[in-house]
Amino acid sequence: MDKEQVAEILAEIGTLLELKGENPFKTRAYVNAARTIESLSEPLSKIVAENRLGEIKGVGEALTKKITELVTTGKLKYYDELKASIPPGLIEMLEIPGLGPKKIQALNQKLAVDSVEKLEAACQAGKVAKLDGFGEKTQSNLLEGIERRRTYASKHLLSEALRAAEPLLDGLRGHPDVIRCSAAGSLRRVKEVIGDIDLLASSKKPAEVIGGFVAQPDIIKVTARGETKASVILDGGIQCDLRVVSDKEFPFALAYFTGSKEHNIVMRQRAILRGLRLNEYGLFKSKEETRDPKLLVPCRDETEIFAKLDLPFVPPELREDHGEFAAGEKNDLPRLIEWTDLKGALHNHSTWSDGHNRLEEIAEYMEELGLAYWAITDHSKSSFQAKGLDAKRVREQIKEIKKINGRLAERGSDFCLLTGTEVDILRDRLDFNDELLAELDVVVASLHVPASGEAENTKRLIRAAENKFVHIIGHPTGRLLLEREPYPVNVPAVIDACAETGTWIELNCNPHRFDLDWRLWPYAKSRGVKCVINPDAHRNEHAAFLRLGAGIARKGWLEKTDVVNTLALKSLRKELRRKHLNV
DNA sequence: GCCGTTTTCGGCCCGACTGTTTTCAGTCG
Repeated sequence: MDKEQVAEILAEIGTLLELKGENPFKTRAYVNAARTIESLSEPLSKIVAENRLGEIKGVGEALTKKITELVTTGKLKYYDELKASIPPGLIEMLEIPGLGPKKIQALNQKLAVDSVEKLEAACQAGKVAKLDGFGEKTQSNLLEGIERRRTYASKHLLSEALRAAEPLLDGLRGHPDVIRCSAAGSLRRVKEVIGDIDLLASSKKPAEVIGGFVAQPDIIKVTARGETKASVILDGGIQCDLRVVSDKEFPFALAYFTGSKEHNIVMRQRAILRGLRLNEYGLFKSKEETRDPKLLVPCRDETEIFAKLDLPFVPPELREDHGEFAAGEKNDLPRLIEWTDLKGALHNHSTWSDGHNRLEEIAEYMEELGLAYWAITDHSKSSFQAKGLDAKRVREQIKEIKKINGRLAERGSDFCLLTGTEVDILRDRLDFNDELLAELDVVVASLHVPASGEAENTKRLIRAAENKFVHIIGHPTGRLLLEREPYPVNVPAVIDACAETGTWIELNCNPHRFDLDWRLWPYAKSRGVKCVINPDAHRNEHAAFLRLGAGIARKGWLEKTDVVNTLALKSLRKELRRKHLNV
């Protein structure tokens, strides 16, 4: 059993224990261990074989035994028994807002409710309101939560959340009583999938700000409204929370609400170690709970808070407790890529296959954006559903692109289109022969029809990387966020093959994909594998994905020098030719 | 369940809001 599977089971044990009403710290121990195991950089089987589990922070005697059992036998008796003792419907009930372990236990014991369906029936029959600790309001809120869950997804793509948040932020910026405001939470950390939108504002008149906020259009329900905090449901089902603090508190609140939760826990611990106390209102010279301004360590911005805890500024994208503290202490945090570093893109489509814009339109639009190059990599012939090109059409397209580039050069433009293909990785070969691939500027190889087995998919991707005319492995796992799981593939093995062959890996920045996942880029980087941030554009407006892609690349700790399409055209051409000489 | 420059036991990050309470538990982030 590999580390992802082990981590999944440990996390599930955490959830099950929570439902059983176990000590929350015990619950957390499992969840923490799951996170740690998941982000290990060496194979779990090796650590187990060498008896080194105990050296991992957060893994003690009991977890060592359980993890060893999982890794060596693929099973865990404790987990099987725990799982059998809890109705599976209870886990699902946790997803309903307002329901936690205690309430679920009460419902289960007193009303024999063990599924969302039975809960709904019990609410409709008015039984829930009669329970101790419940009431009419709770009952109707539960019904509403069940209904909303049916209607809307609880997770949203980053792009959708940004689109929903922008007008709200504009509203705050335009409010006369708002001094500073910002997005916080997972949106500010640039997670690929967002649960809810967190906004923060500073003001001398918080009530006015809250009042203005809940009165905005596109809000379909106000679920909570206090003096400093409001929660609303937006049209489309996204929840949005606003907190309003004083301007002095703003940096502390921003750090706090940006999270992640795991990052914050370490920050608080660092404060405690220094005899300080950190919360959303400030950093205090105190070991006790306090908000005494006399004890406040003033900080004008987040940088100063980090400095007081002996750290350089940690960019929001890195605040996942994925190594930012260790790196920060060594002053070794990366200088992250900026989206404005990007000079073009190397995986895009046109009307020649399934894109929406003609070559001329694309050239004009991308030149206007100030980009230096844009590769046209239409589908190859096996992708017939996407009107894939055969060899003859590819050669016609090369001629057409050269004509367009000729016209661009004539009028003194520095912009140019690059020729290319997104060649299908087939069962036993690529969709085009080497002779044709050699004629193209850019070759992206993508797996569109995966096999069911991990070994087979891994083999196909590695074989593609070993082809000296393939520059880039496109969307390496094929995932569609919130829609389709990645196909089974041993990504580290593919990364290793790319390292050996000098093949680049795509960060496909279509917001449905963000593939390769940001969590895997630190490993790729450690192997010296370069990233290409590609929008996989099917229409001109998709060029905007580049900005999101740079955000995800930042989340993967990537710097400008790690990303190929930050290169100027001349250097890029040199790098593209290098692969031909490599293998 | 983990952990130790106050500790091998007794802590473990901390505050707002809601609803059901008449002083607080549960949930959430």
